[in-house]
Amino acid sequence: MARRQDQQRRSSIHDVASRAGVSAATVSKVLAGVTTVKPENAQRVFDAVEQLGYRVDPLASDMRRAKRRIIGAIMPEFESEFFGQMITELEGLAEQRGYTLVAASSRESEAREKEILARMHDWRVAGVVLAPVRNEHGPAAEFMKANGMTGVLIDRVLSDDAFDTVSADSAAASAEVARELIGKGHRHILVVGLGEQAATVRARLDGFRGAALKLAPGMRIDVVLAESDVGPLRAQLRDYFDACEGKDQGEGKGERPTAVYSLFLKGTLVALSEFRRRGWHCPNDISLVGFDDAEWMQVTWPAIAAVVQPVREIAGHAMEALFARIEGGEGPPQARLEPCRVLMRESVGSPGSGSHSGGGNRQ
Amino acid sequence: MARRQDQQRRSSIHDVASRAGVSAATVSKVLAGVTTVKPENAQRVFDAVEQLGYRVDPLASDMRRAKRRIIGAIMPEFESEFFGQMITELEGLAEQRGYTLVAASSRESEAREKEILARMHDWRVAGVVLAPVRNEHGPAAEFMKANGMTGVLIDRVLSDDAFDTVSADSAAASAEVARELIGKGHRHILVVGLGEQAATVRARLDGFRGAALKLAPGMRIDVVLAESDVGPLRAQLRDYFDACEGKDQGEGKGERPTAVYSLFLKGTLVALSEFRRRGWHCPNDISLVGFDDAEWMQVTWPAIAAVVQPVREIAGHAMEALFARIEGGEGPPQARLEPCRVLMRESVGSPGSGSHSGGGNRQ
DNA sequence: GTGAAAGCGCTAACAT
DNA sequence: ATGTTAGCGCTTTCAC
Repeated sequence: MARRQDQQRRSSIHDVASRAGVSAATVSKVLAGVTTVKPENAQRVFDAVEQLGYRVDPLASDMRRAKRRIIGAIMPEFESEFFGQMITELEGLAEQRGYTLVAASSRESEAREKEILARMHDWRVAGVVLAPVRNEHGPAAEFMKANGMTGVLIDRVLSDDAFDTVSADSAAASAEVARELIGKGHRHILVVGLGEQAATVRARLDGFRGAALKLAPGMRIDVVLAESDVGPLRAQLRDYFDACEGKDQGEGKGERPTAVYSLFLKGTLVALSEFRRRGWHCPNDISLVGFDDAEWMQVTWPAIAAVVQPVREIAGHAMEALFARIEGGEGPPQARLEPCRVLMRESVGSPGSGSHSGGGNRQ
Repeated sequence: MARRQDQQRRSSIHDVASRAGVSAATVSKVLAGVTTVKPENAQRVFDAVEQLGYRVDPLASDMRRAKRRIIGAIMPEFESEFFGQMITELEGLAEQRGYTLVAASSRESEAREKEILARMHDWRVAGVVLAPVRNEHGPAAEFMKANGMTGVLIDRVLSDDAFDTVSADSAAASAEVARELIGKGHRHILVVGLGEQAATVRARLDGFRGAALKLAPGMRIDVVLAESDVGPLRAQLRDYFDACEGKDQGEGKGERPTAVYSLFLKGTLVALSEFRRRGWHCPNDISLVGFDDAEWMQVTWPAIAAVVQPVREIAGHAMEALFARIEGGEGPPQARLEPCRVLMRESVGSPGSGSHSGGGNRQ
């Protein structure tokens, strides 16, 4: 058994240099791919590198360069599939370009977001991919601006006058959801959202409402917006449905909406949970569509309809934009919108087609 | 509008020094909390720091020190709640100690795992938290050993002769699952696992089987192990159930297991998916328990019973062990097991209590 | 073509 | 109590 995990000294560029019989400067050049080195010497360097198992210390290297080859990524959380995939994609893309990604979670706190950003600034990161907690006007983006940091804003943003932005085309997707639901005959729909995420909620709500009212002008759209957290939403939703039920005593089917469109993932969970509590089943008792897809949504019974965000595209274009800026790209900030896919699954049906007390939708 | 995102030069320790009328060394001492500095000078330093908005460059600082205040974390993936939470916890704990966490996903590939580790070694990280793809005997752990790196192994590990390990007590949890299922009357249970994750699958399987056969010696336990990926599991499960159905033609209820215990999250999803395909509902047609909990499991209908891993405890003890080693802690490697909670939810019932063709379990 | 020298921003000995 | 010196490991002029 090893006595201890001894950190043996790694060979430095000077070790390579002396072994190859050249100077450290030459080694540096060879490794940087400079072609003006005599082939013979280059070979000796490669051999020495091989023999010593030498690898450049990226930090020491960055120390001397102007910009450090580090990208910072700040996400509101890591627990959801969306941001998990996002980080995975960003990491891969950064790596492809020889950069290291340092990821941090703001845990849905703007204060923490700014702190992390300050730390990344200390690290002199070359650029930052920021998925802000609220929107592009938060203190974090402000900090970036004030300190001349290079960055891209993603997800909960629309556009900005200082940074490029990349996000899902929430409005278009929501319009499609509206078309689908109205096509199925729904004329009374509840939309559930989180007020804090101002930028995207507005876009999604407006996109939905615009399309819906155009197709069915007289229809009713109710909105329940949680202020700042998901906790209260649960109660708000309960109250909302209680009020609905109150209005139609003795009729058996009244002012209750026939479909719910949740503008964010946690809202979908809360809605499902509330349906459970009331013993309502999708799609017979009520239909449900959620913004944001998740793997489990296709294996539950019924499968949950969802808007799928193009994670790869968002990550890809964010990194493209970021590196363009890092490499000195000029020009006004671009606001990109990536199209979503809407997956209509079993949780959506036509109103009145199922019995209010009947069993679930079966094969 | 800002012309461009100009990277204004940040003030260095020398700027602070000259502004405070002292040397850089003194500034360094003051900031490091050395008490032998004249209070008056210390105050001047603090003032200068304040005025210039000076912050230490952590990289330059680490450059000079022996060890770098960076912790590397390597997870098999970031898309699941478990690893997402794990990264969040680890990041917070590292930050608490003034370290930065660099996280990377091995994407379930041992080759990538080793590559990442090599890169972290280049970075001279102070320590690594590695959640290996397979087990503690993979090439990554080998690499760590060979290079004298400091590290802790978590999750898919049992114990190691070179590194501390921290993982969920899979065996105990599985034994509890066995007790619960047998208590409900199940005597024919299918266990679904992923062969690749040798360490934990063994522990979970043995824990389950041991407890089950002790309580109900004559019971039948079938096992379906996917080799290396989740894809094949789908087909294997289908074949397995096809075989079951074949045997009991004309009887209506035969050799089909009455419960399924999935040893990992994806297996639970695949099982649910297969039940869907066959039109089986939990718990009337079959019961289901999965290792690994997820938020959605409590809002679906029925809610899915699951083993909850103690993420915070695992992360906490992993970091504790890691920092103990970083600070020179000696002694043989410790293998820690953290107890899980088993949440029996609606997906588990008693065999035969529901009609095979009836509706779902309702309030 | 190649190497010597000068640092990137910081800290730890060693003087004073 | 403080400053001077000497680097950490690397890259980059700039002479040769």
